[in-house]
Amino acid sequence: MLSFAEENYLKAIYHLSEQSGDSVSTNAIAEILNTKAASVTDMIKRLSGKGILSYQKYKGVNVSESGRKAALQVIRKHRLWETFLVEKLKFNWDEVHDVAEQLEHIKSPLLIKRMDEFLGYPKYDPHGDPIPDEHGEFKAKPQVAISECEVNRSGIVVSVKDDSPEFLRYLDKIGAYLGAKVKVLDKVDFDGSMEIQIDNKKIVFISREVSENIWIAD
Amino acid sequence: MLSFAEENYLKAIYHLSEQSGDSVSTNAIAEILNTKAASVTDMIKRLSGKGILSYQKYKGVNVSESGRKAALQVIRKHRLWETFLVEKLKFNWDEVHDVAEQLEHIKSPLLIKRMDEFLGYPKYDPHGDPIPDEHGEFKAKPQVAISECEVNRSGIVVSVKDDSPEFLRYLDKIGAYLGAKVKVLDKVDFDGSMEIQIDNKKIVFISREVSENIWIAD
DNA sequence: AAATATTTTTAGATTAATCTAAAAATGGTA
DNA sequence: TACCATTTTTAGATTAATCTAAAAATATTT
Repeated sequence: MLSFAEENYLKAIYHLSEQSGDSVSTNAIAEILNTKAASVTDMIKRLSGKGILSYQKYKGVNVSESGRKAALQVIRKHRLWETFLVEKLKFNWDEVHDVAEQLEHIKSPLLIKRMDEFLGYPKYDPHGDPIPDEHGEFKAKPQVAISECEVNRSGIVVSVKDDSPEFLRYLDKIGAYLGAKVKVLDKVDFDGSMEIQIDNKKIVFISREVSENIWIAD
Repeated sequence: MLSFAEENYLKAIYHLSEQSGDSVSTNAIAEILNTKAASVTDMIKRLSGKGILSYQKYKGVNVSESGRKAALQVIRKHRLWETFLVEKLKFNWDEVHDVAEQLEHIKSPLLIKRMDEFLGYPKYDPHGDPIPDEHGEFKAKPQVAISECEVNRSGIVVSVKDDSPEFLRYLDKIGAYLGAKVKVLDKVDFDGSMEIQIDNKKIVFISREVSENIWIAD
């Protein structure tokens, strides 16, 4: 049985190794978890000892098969809780993270089984991320750039392809956060610019360049 | 902000001091929490330092006003979660305790506010115990143990003082659910056992130990 | 390849929460 | 009151999780 801290490390390392495809460095983990490299070294030794990670000094870590399974169960719980908070308790998408971060560590297989049932076996969480099933199986949602969408198509912002500070500042300004609901209101064939509505409120015009960099899913 | 362990001590001490009316002894706390007296001494020093308990060496502890408030908020969360588990997730009442014991420590005022709303502001949990409101106010139902009842007295099961899974399973078996109507048919002075009728149907014999743990109200 | 910079690990501390064993205080009774 | 049993506290360890500072290994750059 993993502790809260162990589960948090495992989850972070799993996400990092999915992103990079390669083994994960001590510093990368320390940065994500807001902790120090020395603490990470201690923890990855412990998790290696439990067979959850494989690790060689100075060479970074990889998630083992049993680690992958355990990580997916934590992710499953996290995303089910987020779904519950948004769908049943009317949380906004930006209010759920910290609470789900706590709830994901609750140990009760029955609770998760019943919650899944209660929510109608959702396949995706409010951010459009897939919810692994009890065996760890999941399928990512097909994503599409806003530039490729028809008028009236709506979806949730799930990815941003440009991460320059300028672009992120611009997204911040128009409110097109990850998880925001976006609807295409109009499309200008001439230059590919678009009129979109964000979170059922603000209406903004975005250039083709911007619309190619914001990706949405249902 | 209190840790999980601190909240568990506080809750146990609050319950003990409600029962006895008096200050609570180190040994009593150790027994309830399945820990050692030395550990209790350490913890009550810590909680005294935080102003949650008042404590003099060798004299036992009392819960301060701020401690009482904090304890009632933990109890509020526990009972709201139990209500949620039974009403929404179809848990049996013998399955809720361990999970609620974990969930009660989740820190999120918004979560509790929304959960309360979602459940329709319940005043009593599935065991008949009152749920304190956000200010710690609550009102107990006047209750009496079946063991104290005269022959022919009848009432509704409103509370169960032992919440071990074994006991709750037994109650399930004889049909003595919360809300069940119970009537005392006969009393054996010799050993305190009783013959009772449940929901105007089944007639069962219960031991003194059982009759002391089932409480009814009119 | 040597020097320098960066990353990672080790060594040694700290805090929370627990324990065992021993010492101290309290309370009841002969 | 003095003794004895019980309760409570202290002293000293242990484990998990963290830190800082220094040492060791790896990577980069001249």
